[in-house]
Amino acid sequence: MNTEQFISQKVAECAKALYNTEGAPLQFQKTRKEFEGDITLVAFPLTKLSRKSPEQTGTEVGEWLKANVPQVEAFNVVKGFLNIKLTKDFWLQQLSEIVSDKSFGVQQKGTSGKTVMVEYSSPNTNKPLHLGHIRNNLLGYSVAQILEANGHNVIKVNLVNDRGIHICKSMLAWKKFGNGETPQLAGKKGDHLVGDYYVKFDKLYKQQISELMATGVSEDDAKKQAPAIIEAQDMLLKWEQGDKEVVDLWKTMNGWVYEGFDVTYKQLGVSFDKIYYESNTYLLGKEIVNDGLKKGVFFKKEDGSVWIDLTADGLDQKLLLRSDGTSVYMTQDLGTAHQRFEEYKFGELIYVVGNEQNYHFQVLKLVLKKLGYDWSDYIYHLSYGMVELPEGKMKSREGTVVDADDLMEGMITTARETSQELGKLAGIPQDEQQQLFRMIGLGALKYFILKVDPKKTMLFDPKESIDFNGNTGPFLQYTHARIRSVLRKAQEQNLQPTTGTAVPGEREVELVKNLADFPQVVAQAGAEHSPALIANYVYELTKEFNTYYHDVSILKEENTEIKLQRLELLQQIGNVIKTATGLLGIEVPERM
RNA sequence: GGUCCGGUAGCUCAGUUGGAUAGAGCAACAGAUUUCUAAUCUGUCGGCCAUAGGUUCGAAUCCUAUCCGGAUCACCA
Repeated sequence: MNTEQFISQKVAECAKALYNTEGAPLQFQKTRKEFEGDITLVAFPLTKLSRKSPEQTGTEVGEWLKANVPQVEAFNVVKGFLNIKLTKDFWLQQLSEIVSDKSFGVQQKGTSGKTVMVEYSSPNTNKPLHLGHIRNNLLGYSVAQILEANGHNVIKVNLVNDRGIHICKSMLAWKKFGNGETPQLAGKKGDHLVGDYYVKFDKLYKQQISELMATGVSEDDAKKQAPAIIEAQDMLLKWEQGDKEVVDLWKTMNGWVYEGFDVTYKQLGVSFDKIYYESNTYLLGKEIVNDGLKKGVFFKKEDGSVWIDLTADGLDQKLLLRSDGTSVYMTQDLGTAHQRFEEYKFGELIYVVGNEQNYHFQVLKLVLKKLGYDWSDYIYHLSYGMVELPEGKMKSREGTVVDADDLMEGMITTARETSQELGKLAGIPQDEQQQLFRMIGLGALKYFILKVDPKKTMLFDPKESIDFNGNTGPFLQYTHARIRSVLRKAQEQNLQPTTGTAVPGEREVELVKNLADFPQVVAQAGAEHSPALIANYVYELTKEFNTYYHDVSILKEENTEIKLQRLELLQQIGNVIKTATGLLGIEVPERM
């Protein structure tokens, strides 16, 4: 039981005794540092029951608690805030509960009985992953970890957009200029190679457009008439007809891309339980549309296209099926959602997709609801904002994309350079050093991105992101390494951490308080799909610990009982840092 | 133009269901070291919480309007 639950129960008893009411409005908050106490009751809401001033009410409740609850050591009332101080024994008890819980703060996967599907990443196969995908992948993976820690049965899925005109563009350029080039021959990752041909297509296409415009053709017409685009469209048609040559090339080039993606995903540390390919799902959903037509939820225009009118809901009319009977994006998403629900009966379906698709998901949910699918309420669009760079906005159209592989490599390099400048890690073997540089570089990147509220547009500065001071991933990693180092030394001296019965000091109580919050933070982060909550929590804990560590000795402490108790506390803090950063997908080293 | 999201220190960001004097980090400045790992810690400086009204014991937080920035409103995905 956490502190708030405990004290809340006691105050409820108090309210019953004093005011003879059940379900009194109780509002708690952490006691601010400038006041004495551990937890604070806001007295204002209770004044309606007590019919007294906030100060009098607070005092009244405080006196009752002090008289009736042995764990309450003292209280004070400041301007209608009742600050309650709990006994050291209470905190000692909390610590021993934390210690006895082997997987403190984390539920075992599947114990909640709820199935949650998280779709994230969802790349196109015509170019490598970029900075925007990094935010997507980190968010998706972390949210999945957090939900799993809440005991849900989490299924991570990736929906790969492997078909369409964009792939045909790469394929066409490869046919024109490739001369049989392969990733092996070029010595290049497959996704990068295919991306290069996409760029080549774009160059050719633009050149043809300007040539046409020079002969007096309008820009719009030129875009439609350029031979390159006509060829690409022709290729798409052939693909849909199952033309063997086109399909074979498509398979080959997509294969290259997947090999490349696998490397990137592995480096990022993300994974999937199931991968869906759009080439298999793009025809889904037509039955649902027909069903909607029968029910009269949708309507057909003269040209045969199918629409839904959402103007009554403040939205527009939305196309669901083209006049030629083919699917659009929405049709497909209706189909996959339906298929997934039939298959898994999920209690929640989370789409990690950029905020440029907010409207799409609003419509998706609404359409499903109008069709009578109750589970449309289980859909949650985890929307995130763009990642900007100091030099300007990161948009693929503007050609300033930061490639995901390059970025990660750059982070690792910076970690290496900084370590060497500071003369760290000298006594550590080469291969372990390599591992550490990777851990630090990626930890910096992940923490920097995940600590920001997803829906906000954020600024990522590669130069400043590896700052080993302050609110950063490396700071957490370093703190963990120090804790482990002290514990190793203790082990050498045959010291076994234990909670014991020594009365903890104020500093220790402060840390136990922080630790005891962890399960609640995990629960809240799960409910709000928010890795940022975890990040903020673990940073606060780490900071608190660092000040403590700086001026309290542990191994030099002469009282053995206190020493062992501090070691125990140390161990638990290390464990929580490791667990919490794990929820963010950040690895934490034993030494660095 | 309609809809959605954002605007908090010079910079990057926190700020719980409305709660006490709005917080961190970076940067700047001033300190602390024979370390249990100083990649650390302490202190100072820094604010019309975009603006104006409203709701109430109490507003960065809720409501209304306005300003600024972004996204979106395709027979693209």
